Amino acid sequence: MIDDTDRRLLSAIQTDAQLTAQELGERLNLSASQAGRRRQRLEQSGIVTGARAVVSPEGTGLQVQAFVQVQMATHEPEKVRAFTRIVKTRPQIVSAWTLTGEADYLLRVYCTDLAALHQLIHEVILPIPAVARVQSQIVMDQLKQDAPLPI
Amino acid sequence: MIDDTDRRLLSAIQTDAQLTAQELGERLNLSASQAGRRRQRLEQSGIVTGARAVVSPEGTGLQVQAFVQVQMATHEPEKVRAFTRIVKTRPQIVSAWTLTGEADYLLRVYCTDLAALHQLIHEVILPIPAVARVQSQIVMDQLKQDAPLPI
DNA sequence: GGTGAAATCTACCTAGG
DNA sequence: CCTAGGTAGATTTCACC
Repeated sequence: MIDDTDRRLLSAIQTDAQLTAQELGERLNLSASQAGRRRQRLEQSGIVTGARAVVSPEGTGLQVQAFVQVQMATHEPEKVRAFTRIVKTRPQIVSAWTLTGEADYLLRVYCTDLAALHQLIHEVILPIPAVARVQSQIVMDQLKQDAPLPI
Repeated sequence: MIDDTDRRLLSAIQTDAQLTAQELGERLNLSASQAGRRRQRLEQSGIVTGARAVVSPEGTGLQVQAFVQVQMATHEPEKVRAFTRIVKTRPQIVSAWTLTGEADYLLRVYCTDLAALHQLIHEVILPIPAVARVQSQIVMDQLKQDAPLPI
């Protein structure tokens, strides 16, 4: 189904999606046409779902990154929906996961400054009825960032 | 420096880095040449740092995603370096952040199954001398994923 | 694995504010 | 003078051999 060459191809394009078929072929010891065909097959089979440009947060004035853990007061479907709707709508919240354990949700947020983060938490998230408790942790340093999946 | 058209361009290519200059121009009401030129300028100025293919974890057999919070027993430079070296080396750990607050580090990990996650925690992370405590939370659902930065 | 037609990018040129 | 639009040569992709 997916062989070792595919795995190396996936690692390569996760680091740089703009590699040409020729460059991919050189890394994988394949001809450009074979490299391009493999990439196309991985896209069509749904293993590669797209490509995203990486934008420097600092370059766009986003100085503060944080993770916000949210514990729910209730799991009533209607109240939870109100929460998820706000999560999906707020642009500062770029990712949101449901987790096992104490914290029900983990949000990844980007803000221009600490005041904006404070405002997001106290004027947007905490007032949501379903929310019981919020704990935010600011990102001080990024040790490793979006490395290719371990495949 | 960076105007509203640039912001819309950045949002667009964060969702789909493979948009052609023509398609970008249609969305932004610009000619293809201008759209291409703006994208190129944003790349050269360092605001756009690259592009990454998005690979489906399930499609490659990675059934378990988790966040691992790590508290350090010490901050001795040498012991911390041993920790960061392992973090950078282990392919299952795709991202790692230093955080304010109780947990010193947050790791994002992908594993084939629960046993592999368990093994990573108990045989790799916990034995590191600098590590005092580890708490892992498994991702049950992804509500929102890598939305464009709020610019 | 290779080839060629079609699509895409991009450097250069021209026009308008 | 700076920004937008157009054009052509070079590059890349992809269907076919």
